[in-house]
Amino acid sequence: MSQMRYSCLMAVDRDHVLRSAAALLTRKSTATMDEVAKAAGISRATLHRHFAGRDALVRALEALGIAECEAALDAAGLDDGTATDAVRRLVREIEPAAGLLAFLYTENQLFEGEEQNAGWTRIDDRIAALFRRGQSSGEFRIDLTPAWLTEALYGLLASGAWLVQSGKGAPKDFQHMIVELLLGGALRHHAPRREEP
Amino acid sequence: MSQMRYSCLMAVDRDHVLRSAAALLTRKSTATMDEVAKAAGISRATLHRHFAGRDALVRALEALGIAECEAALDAAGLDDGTATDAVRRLVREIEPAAGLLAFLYTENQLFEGEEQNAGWTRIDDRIAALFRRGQSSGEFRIDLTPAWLTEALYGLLASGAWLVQSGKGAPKDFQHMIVELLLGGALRHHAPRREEP
DNA sequence: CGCATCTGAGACATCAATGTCTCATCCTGG
DNA sequence: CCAGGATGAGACATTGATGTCTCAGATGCG
Repeated sequence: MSQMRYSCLMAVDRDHVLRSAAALLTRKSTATMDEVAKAAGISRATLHRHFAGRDALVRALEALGIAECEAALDAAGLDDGTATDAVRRLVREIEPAAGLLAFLYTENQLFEGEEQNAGWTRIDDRIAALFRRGQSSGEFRIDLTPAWLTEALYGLLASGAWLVQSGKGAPKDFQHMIVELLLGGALRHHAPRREEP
Repeated sequence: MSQMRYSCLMAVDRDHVLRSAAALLTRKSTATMDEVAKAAGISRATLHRHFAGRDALVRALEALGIAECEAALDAAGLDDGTATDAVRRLVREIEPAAGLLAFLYTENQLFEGEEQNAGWTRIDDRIAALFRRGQSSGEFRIDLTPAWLTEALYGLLASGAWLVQSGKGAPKDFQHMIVELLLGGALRHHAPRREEP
């Protein structure tokens, strides 16, 4: 009874704490538990009541990032229309999570261990499948592997988030920057493509 | 006299320690001073005789990364020939330093403070100038800013280093992967470029 | 109001990494 | 051979973050 109400309230607060932590750690990845607590407007004691420790907090953020990522993948409808358009939709849907993903991307702790969260593998596979579909349909070039295109997308998302974060780029350009570079590259299409000896 | 011999020997050893540390921290960025010392084949005491502390070590690695980067920029001859070819040469020259750069790129400690090493600004400016030259010559599209192309290059270098590191990509493909994606993008050039509403 | 629960503040112990120091040993040039 | 500098091993104190605990006050609800 009161137990149920308890868990409900906790869930709400927990989500708020999680998002505050994500916002802070995105800017300052070395922030201390004190700072995380202050950023969420709670005390360190309460923070520990939600997350057993820093490790648990990071793991929870990882789960949040995976969930948002998979939600973006679902919302983008990767199997619909051309792969090109699907990539555009994917980047647009994933943009709100880009900052969090950039943080997780640099949190090597998550990947140094033996087993990493299976969620990343699922996401990798879905994105790689999208690029593979584009290659099969003839839209994408085949000399760049799906694994590389996937990894490159992560890198560009992180770079884009960082550029916006630092004020050297406008948030409104985020999708355009990433999609255009990823799909079209820096060259103008009529430009001569000279090989180097 | 013996002071001179001293500093000479130290310089050699120091460089060896620095490169060992770079190799280790590239793989495990949270490595402890003990591990760094063991990786270099020296004791922790000797490590401290070379670098006052972890912070000094990271700063030295930063200086090394900047030096290697600027050396690559020099070797690439960014002002010669087409900007396209200059980018190819740049990526080729910078490849050996990519792992170290990826480590420094995620070492937020270096950028969170007030003043960051002016070397990065110099490097940013030189690379951005290259992209700007390519835009002026008509080689590169102008809707992607030089600042973004520069940041994207860093991101792709880090992604490429990570892909090779994890064994999901071959070292021999490094230059090709990065240059082709950065310049040409994922689309085949004759593919239709549809806009999304 | 009275009870239960949650919270904030802070004290406290713990723990890992770090920085410092000493001393025995090794090596090398003279 | 021998003296001086460099090294390795380890003891030791320090430090900063972390995890745990207590207790008083706030909040909410019947």
